[in-house]
Amino acid sequence: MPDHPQTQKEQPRRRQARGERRIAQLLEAAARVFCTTGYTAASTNAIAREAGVSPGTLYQFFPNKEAIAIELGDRLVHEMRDTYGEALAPVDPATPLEEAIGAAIDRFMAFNTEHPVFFALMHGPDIPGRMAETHDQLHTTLIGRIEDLLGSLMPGAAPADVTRTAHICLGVYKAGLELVLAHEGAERAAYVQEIKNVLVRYLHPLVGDRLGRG
Amino acid sequence: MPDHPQTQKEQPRRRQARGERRIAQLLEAAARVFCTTGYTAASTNAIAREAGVSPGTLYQFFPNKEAIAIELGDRLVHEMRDTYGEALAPVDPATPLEEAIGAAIDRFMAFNTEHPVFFALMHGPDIPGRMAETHDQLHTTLIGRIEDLLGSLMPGAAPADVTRTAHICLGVYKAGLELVLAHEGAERAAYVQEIKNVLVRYLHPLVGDRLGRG
Amino acid sequence: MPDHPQTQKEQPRRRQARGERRIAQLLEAAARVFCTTGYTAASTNAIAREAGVSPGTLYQFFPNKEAIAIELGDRLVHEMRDTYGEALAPVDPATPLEEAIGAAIDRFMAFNTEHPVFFALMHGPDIPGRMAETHDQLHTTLIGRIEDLLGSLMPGAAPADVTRTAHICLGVYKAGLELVLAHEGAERAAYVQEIKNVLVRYLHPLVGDRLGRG
Amino acid sequence: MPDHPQTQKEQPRRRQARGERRIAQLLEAAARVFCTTGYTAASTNAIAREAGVSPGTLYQFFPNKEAIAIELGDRLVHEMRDTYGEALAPVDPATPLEEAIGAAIDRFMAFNTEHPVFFALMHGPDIPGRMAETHDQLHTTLIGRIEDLLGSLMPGAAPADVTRTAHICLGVYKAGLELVLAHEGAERAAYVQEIKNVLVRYLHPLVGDRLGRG
DNA sequence: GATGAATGAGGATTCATTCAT
DNA sequence: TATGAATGAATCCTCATTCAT
Repeated sequence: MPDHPQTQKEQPRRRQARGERRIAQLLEAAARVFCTTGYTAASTNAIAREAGVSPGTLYQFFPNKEAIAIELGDRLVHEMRDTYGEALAPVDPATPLEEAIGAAIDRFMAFNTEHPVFFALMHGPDIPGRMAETHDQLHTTLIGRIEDLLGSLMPGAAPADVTRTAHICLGVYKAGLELVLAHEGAERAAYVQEIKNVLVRYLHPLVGDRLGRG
Repeated sequence: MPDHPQTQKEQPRRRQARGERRIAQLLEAAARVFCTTGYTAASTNAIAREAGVSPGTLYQFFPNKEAIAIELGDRLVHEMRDTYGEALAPVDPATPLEEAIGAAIDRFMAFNTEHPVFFALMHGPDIPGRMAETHDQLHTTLIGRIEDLLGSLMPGAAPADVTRTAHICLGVYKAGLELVLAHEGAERAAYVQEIKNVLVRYLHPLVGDRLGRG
Repeated sequence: MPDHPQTQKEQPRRRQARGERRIAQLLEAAARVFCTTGYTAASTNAIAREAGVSPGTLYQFFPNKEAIAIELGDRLVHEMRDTYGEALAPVDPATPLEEAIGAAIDRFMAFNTEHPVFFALMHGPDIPGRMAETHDQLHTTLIGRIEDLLGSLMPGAAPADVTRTAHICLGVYKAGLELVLAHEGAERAAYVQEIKNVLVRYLHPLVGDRLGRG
Repeated sequence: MPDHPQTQKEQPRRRQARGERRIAQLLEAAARVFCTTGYTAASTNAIAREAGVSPGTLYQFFPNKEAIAIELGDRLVHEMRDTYGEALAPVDPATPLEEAIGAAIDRFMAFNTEHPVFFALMHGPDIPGRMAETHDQLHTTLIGRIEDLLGSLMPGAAPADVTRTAHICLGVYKAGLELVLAHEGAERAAYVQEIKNVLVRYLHPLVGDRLGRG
């Protein structure tokens, strides 16, 4: 289990409490700024200002903007894990697909609504294939978790197929999330439902007979 | 009759042939730069450089970066229309859904593969709901065309539902496009197929009985 | 009597009628732009646009921005002369000073109110002593005319004193004009009156006994 | 107690000594550039260059050119106050008007000769009525001080009249300053004397009997 | 650790002027 | 003549990052 800041080697093993507080403070500020302006347009100076510290202080803890986003993503993933358990969703084979996916989406959506930064961090690359490290890391993690989930749903499938399906699912989810966040109230709920529909119907034929509803 | 308008109103400028050529040249350069660096990171200076002209020349034809993107999107949409006709896809009620969607996706994908800028221009907003005008315009156009298509497929549906469905479809398509463009060869083909699967299965229950398979 | 465009030598002696019209058109446009944005901020492109011609056309008639202003000033001075006669004001020795100055100011003010460009062109230099050619020319002309007027009022005075007094008078007038143009209605009238007061009281002791009121 | 304000509110930045020095340095450079090229033509890059720092440094301390001018004007006003006391001139009712004004002008002139930037900052607007904030601020301050002075000289006058008179006086002074700075030696002195004459004679009838000469 | 100063290349945009057509 | 295209240096300003204190 590699420790969070992958980018800079040889960081003093245990950070001081004050340092941890600073880091948290900076990450919260970064989250706010990312949400407000988007990742690309966010400036490190703005983050420092938002955190109430000087730019120099920021760079004492993070080597660059990317690292902030990575750490932020990391922590979000951890929090998600802490909240929802190791697997994205428990996959009791008896659970109907609809229910399983519905629950998973609900959890994800709840999490994303509570942590709107997530969207900014997941936001796809400007150029297909070339992802910023930030997104890459978060992306890889998410794909892994979805693969885990799908693996248990598609027991016989080839790994490549599972991976591809995972990518599709994540893509659909991200696209849906954008739509959900862009709406409110009943319309938002309707979009959530549509995402579920898309995924359920897409996965239906892929997951063997277990999804038998009745 | 050379009118001499005293006010600063923008009159339909008479352009010279050279100007038209320059515009085409600039748009091509912009397309290349947008593809290389993404829309946000693209700089007007870089576009001018790529086009082999001075920054001033660029601004003789476009008031800013946004305008370039809008014009580029406009031209692409027109070209798409010229190539594939007014409706996104001909909707002969006899055509099975699978075939109709398959054809539509194939066309779209062909177009997008041939014009990779499209991806850069369609790329969603960094902040949900807040779209740059560029994307907004292109987005609106695309949504409209999908609504047209869906309208004929879902005759009884409420307009709001059609709109929502259109957004979902476009979202899925964009997500899929990103994946398609990120891969090559067989894997790319596999992704294309998956997109089709997603959409067909999603729309299946929505389009009445006409989608009768056999 | 050197013809107007001093800057470029060897212009075809007689300009075509079309050319004259163009020049008038350009000068009117320039006047409008100078009034709107001030001389410094006015761009030749803006003037051309306002005149409804291309930049190239503008440069066919004027070698640069300065020349436009100079010609404009020249024409204004000529018009002023045409309207009010060679001397700034007729100096009937019998006329009381108050009346003479009052009349002169009224004329000037009327002219300046009718031709607001005048202010823009008269506007002092940004750096004391270093005047743009434009203003220099206009300034010199005006000073000359005021000297003429003062000469008849201060018969025994040394030329240097007359010149100095002329500068003071013009300075006061310009300052006053700014205030007058910045106000309207009764307040404007009050400012006009104050300018008269300033000048009358200033000149009173200088102009011998003739100004005896009665 | 280093407060860490999360919002982007501008808190009173704690400046370091170095920063204060830089600010002084920049203001001096700005003064030099304003004197050389005038306010409008002065560029922030030129100021930074003159100060021997990079453009970025300038913007660390001032958000734009205007702010530099405002701060510069502010400091000058303060220095003036420190040097000459709160009232523009002490108005002992026993002092003859001539003396009072003579002293005031001498002080002002001395100050302006020593700080030639003042002229650049006071320089009127290119378009009557529309003043840059810089000048507006400085102007308002000066008008206020002149009003104070005049108020004691014209006890019975209506406020509007005092204000108008103050504007006239300032206008005359500015016009005179331009002339004074444009000349040297005896001629300069002569111009100073003329300004005094203008103002004394203008104010004479306005200030009751106190101005009794003998 | 923390601060704020410093950097300087690079961003979008403008403009007086020239030139080919 | 007239046009509009072309120029390119100059404008203001930003930002990730480093450094002295």
